[in-house]
Amino acid sequence: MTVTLADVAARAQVSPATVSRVLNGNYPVAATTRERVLRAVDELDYVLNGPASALAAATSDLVGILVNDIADPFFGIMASAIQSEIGGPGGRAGGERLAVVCNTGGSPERELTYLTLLQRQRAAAVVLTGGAVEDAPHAAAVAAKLRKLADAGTRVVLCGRPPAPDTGAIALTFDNRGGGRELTEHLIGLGHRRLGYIAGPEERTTTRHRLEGHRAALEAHGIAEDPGWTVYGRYDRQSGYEATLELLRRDPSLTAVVAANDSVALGACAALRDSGLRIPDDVSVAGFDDLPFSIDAVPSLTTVRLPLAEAGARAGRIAMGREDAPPGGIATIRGELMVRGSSGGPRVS
Amino acid sequence: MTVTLADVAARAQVSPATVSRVLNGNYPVAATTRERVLRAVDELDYVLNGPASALAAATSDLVGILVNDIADPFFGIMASAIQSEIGGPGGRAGGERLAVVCNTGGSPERELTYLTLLQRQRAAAVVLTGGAVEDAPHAAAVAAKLRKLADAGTRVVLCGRPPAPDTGAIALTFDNRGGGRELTEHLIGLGHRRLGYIAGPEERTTTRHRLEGHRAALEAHGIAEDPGWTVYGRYDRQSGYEATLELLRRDPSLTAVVAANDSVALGACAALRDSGLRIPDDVSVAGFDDLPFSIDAVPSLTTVRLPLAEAGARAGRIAMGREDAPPGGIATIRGELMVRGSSGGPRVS
DNA sequence: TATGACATAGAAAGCGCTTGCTGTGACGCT
DNA sequence: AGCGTCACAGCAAGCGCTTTCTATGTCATA
Repeated sequence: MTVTLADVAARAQVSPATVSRVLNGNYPVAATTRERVLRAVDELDYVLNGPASALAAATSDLVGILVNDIADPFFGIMASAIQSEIGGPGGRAGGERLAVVCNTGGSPERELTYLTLLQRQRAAAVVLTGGAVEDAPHAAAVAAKLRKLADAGTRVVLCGRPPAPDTGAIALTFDNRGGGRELTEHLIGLGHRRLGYIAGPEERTTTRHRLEGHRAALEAHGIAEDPGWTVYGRYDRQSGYEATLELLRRDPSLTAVVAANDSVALGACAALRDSGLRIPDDVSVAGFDDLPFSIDAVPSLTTVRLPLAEAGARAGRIAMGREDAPPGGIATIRGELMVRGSSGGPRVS
Repeated sequence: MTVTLADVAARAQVSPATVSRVLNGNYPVAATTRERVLRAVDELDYVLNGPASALAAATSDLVGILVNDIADPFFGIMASAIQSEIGGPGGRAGGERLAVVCNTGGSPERELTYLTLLQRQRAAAVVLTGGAVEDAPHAAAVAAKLRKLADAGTRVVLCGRPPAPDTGAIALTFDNRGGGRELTEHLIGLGHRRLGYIAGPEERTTTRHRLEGHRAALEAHGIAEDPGWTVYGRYDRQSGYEATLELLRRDPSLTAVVAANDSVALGACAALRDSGLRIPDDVSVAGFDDLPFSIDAVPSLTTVRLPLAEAGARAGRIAMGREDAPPGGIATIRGELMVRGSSGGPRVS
């Protein structure tokens, strides 16, 4: 039914071994023979059997990319950048690799299952993006899995995720703490003293780090934080909307709202507007990530730009072994404060 | 080095065949034996060799998803929905499948290469999302590839893409023409007579259909279109920004701008604002897709909502054989006009 | 002319799994 | 008691490719 290597070999009047070598180009084959083989491949419309090849060669051309939420541009942008580097069609030489983007939905179980699936496929590399879940048993399970993957020869890269010690994984970490701190210091500098914070899911490292940065800034400026000023939620718009209403209910005197990310900030803006408050005249708003739409908010969003595409591209190159790992296997990537229209001085109460 | 089926078999004191059957659950195995095998699997931390399994069984558990731009939520949302349905971790029963999301960047060559790669992996199913490129030779090449995939037993589903006749592919098509028409009729109904149109890339079916709908509406209302009222671009914000400036230069008397999608519309809004024009008082703006951020634009965007998640989910189910194909293998999915703040009556000139 | 050295091609042994076919006891039936 | 049935389990033959090792012809060198 389907065309096999042997068929091509027969047609080209050579042995299967020769066909394989022509296809892989890793062994000298006379030019005329190569021609003949390639013609046969073409005429028969032969397509290599991936599984068979992977089995025999004990390697595959699959690269896994784990993301928390593929529908979120934060991950989409990184995934896109990673994929553009791992080759595949359009990429540079070095064999075509297939990117497997896996959507974990932020669930640790799924993350593990996907890692197993990738291990099963003998993936050439795996890139894990975004914050990790802090639950200890799961973290340990993931770490064990990563170690196993690394042992099996799969290159493991973390992109936008804290390092996983003793796993052999290369980490490209975002400086969420520093960014969070800088952002809040900017607001404090404008004169704000009563700042609400809309955090992401509580057990996520990203959430914690950004919040820590925020609190560090408060502390550094002698601002005592009211526990009611922090609300946890999800990393989406709706969560930001609801959390903002809650924040307003708890303390209507807040003059600024710092959001866990831009989507949340957008929700916050909507909630503020719906509550009859002006931005930034009545309340300033700040986001995080600087996703493409953030500049189009009205007023445009003050936020911390994370070089997602650059980080993804670098992670991709490292995963492909085309770039050296950073010293110590860990690199911290800083964000850049983008001051825009959504932040201003506090209203005079 | 790595644990194989045989190792597990030895440990459980059964034959490899039995282990395989326990793992696949497709053959009666005595409960006690199964127990023993599972324990051995656990103790040895055995992970099935995917390629070997795929080779022997002549099927794989990979499902391909082709998207034009993974960083664009339009595709991210569909991909997410598809993936949630094709099983994988967290999905329902029926074996765990790995979703391979492939970023074509809208390039036909890449699309073809990815299809070949998926064919090579003997993918269980392939879902192609988004508009197709209209270049005849490429369309034919893609069609041929799809036919071959279908012949090889791979289920092929098109999601948000026009049907591909004679390929055996199931098509879930968006009614871009109808949506485009409805949108423009809404604007005409508000009194607009001079409407600019910012189209996507010229050779894309989505672009053509939406534009056709727009023109059909104009024609139905006896509005003669000025050729200068249409500008082609890309499906992104920047393109919308630039195109709007161009439109304004060509005809400052336009009272409405219809964009190819929401991102473009956002860029249009920014350009209008930067030109000192108010929305919708001076110029109305309309988008397409109703992505999550569209409601947060100020004013919120009038657009056509496409049920991306629903369509993706359905495509996923069909790909998995868990839902019947629509009659004739083709289903048209309609959009819903969302009238919001960015559209209003034209200014009185 | 003899002799390595080299370039190229083939034979064949797997890679680790699935599955059709072949036992083999245990049962229930006549 | 005799025999067909059935539920399990194992044997062994591949699945289609890669790769080691070996064979062969060709050159340049001694």
